[in-house]
Amino acid sequence: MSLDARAEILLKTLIERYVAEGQPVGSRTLARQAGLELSSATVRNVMADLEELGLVRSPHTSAGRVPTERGYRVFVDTLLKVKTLNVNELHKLEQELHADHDPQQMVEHASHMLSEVCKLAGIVMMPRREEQPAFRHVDFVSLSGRRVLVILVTQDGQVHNRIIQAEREYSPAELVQSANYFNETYAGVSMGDVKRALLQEIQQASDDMQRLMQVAVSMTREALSSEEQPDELVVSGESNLMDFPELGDVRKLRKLFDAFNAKRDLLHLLDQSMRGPGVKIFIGQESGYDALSECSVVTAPYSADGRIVGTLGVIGPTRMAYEQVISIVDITARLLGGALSSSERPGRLESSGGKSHSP
Amino acid sequence: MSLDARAEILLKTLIERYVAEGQPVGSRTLARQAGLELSSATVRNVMADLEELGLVRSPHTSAGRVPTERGYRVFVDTLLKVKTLNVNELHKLEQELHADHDPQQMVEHASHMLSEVCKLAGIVMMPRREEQPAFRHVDFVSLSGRRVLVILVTQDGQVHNRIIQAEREYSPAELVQSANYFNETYAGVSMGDVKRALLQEIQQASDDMQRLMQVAVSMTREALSSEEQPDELVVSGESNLMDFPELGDVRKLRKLFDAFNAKRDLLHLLDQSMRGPGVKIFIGQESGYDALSECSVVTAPYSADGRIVGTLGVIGPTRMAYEQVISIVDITARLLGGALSSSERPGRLESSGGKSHSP
DNA sequence: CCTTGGCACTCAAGGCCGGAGAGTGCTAAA
DNA sequence: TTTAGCACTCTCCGGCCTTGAGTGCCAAGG
Repeated sequence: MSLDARAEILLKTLIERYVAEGQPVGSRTLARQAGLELSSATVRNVMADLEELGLVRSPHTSAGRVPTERGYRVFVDTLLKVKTLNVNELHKLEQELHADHDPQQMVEHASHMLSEVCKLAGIVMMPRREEQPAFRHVDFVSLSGRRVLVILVTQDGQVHNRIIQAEREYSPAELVQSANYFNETYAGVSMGDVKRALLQEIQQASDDMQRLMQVAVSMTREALSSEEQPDELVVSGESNLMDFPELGDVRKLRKLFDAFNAKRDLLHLLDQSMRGPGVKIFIGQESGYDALSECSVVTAPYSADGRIVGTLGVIGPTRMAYEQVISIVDITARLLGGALSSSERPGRLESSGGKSHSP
Repeated sequence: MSLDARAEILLKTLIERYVAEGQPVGSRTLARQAGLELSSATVRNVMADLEELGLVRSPHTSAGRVPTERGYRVFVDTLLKVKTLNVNELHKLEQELHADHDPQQMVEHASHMLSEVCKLAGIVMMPRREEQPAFRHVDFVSLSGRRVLVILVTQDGQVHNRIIQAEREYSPAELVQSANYFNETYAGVSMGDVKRALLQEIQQASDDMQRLMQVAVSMTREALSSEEQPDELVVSGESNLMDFPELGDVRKLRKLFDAFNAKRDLLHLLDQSMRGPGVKIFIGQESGYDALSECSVVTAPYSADGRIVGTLGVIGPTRMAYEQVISIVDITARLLGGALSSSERPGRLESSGGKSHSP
């Protein structure tokens, strides 16, 4: 079913035009636009072939043609020339994403950036520390009464905090001591091991070794127990999608926004994109989720310190400017990865040669 | 311009009906619904009066009547009987909003709750520590290389954290010592005073008293300097608004969502509601913001430890079930306030007698 | 004086028609 | 294989009519 060169050019031109204008494109327009010396009649013949191959279709008898999902697929896989960003744009993005904030903020930043630059919805997964993250530091701060603020820092620099109710009131000195003991004993140990060790210690401690340690143990255990990862997904710029006439139907829009809020399906989708490097593209129904049936999702995993820790991307109507979006997603993933890595070396970003796609 | 009893009943019935159905209500329907023994013709006469007073209007000659903003105003101010929640609902809300999370999470929870219960957009301001919050605790954690994680706890239990690049590498011991010095010296001092004191110390320290302290000073100062209050406003359930046909126009919707994202105007509006206690209601144009011109905003301030620290509320179309929304907003404000207060005493929640409104 | 029934009037919504415009498929000629 | 030409098929849009809901006003009745 390979297309001849002429058909390819016409399909490519058609998609570019349709992406730009949003309206079915007719044979006459296409004949003029494609730069080939062809009459509209010839173009019509080619279009009939493309239609038979399922790459384009007409909304109705006398409208022009629009790409089908398969058409986009072919375009993305074989015809599209990824548009590299020019230096100015690149610098701008680099400046946007500084490394000196905590991961939560950087992720939000990246999401916002994606949505602004692409004029689509941006979507970034929180970095996921694959294995049990190692323990780095804990701190107990006494609030009023028996309420104690537990601050827990993991090896990757994430800060968790939680307020717990202690069984009795503790003096600041007690709290400082127990925290110190903890930090000296367990620094660098994986959370799983810390937990196991705690279980042992609490037994010994129970025959009264030190009340302090018991406090520390139970507190930290409680803080650890809530394996909360509150908002694993940051979505922004949803309202950009309202500018697209193909999503003008409020019910479709509602479905989409609900999907953004539920997040579960999206997370699942992004999860798939974590396996293996490179930009991945889900066009229309390919994603397998009803709410996304008229949308495309372009994602790329990002890594910190050489290991893939999350994915990010954009969501928009199938009619989107893939050439540009792909490289923006690609770059953003690298930038975010660099900013999250502990050794900072933004360095030069080369364009990634290969691109891989979903089945 | 006082209305006689009959006119009041009719206006009230009309609004209730319109809120429920969303369509102009005609004289016949109204005559039947109101429970008065009146013919439709009489109702028509009354409606003509109400129209002259600017409380109702007809979209066109032969449609029924719909309330105007002034109509809603009168309804809300004098006719409406606030519907108190029944015990079940109250318990449910109480359970939803536990006190044992950090403020950020509780605020998000409250916002989500508001939107779910009212089926409108929920909106909660982050608690604002009016005066410079007092310093409580600081902690320095060494990350890789010269990167140092600064954790800062304020008197109200908020945890701020930030990664900074130190001028040189510091040993963990150095960091612990300087943090200890800090915590002992400045616990309970207001941030402003801490800053001033730091300025002095840095001068003394510069003739080499202790390098450590210099480190601590500059670090804390840097952490303080970013007076970031990242997301002062939490909005949720926006997509609930898409179910209202009066907001079915995508452009209006877009304006509204942009306003949610921009947050500036909303914050300003909520600010107004902080002055003085009680539920406040902005109907339509009263808010003064174009994007909200077809919406109403119901807000209530919430207090922690006896001082007003923020506001929360809901946003929806002017056609909303004020009777219920008002009490839900009221209750939620109390619950959130209680949960944020350091002494926990959820206690019994009485219905607030008075209600005050915007000009 | 207020209320009520009756009647004419108005307007939006929806269905139907017909012309204009855009674009196609097909055929026959180059 | 390409092209020009022609008939055909849609959608879109405006105009027209019908229907149904609801009003305003008036005159009669309490």
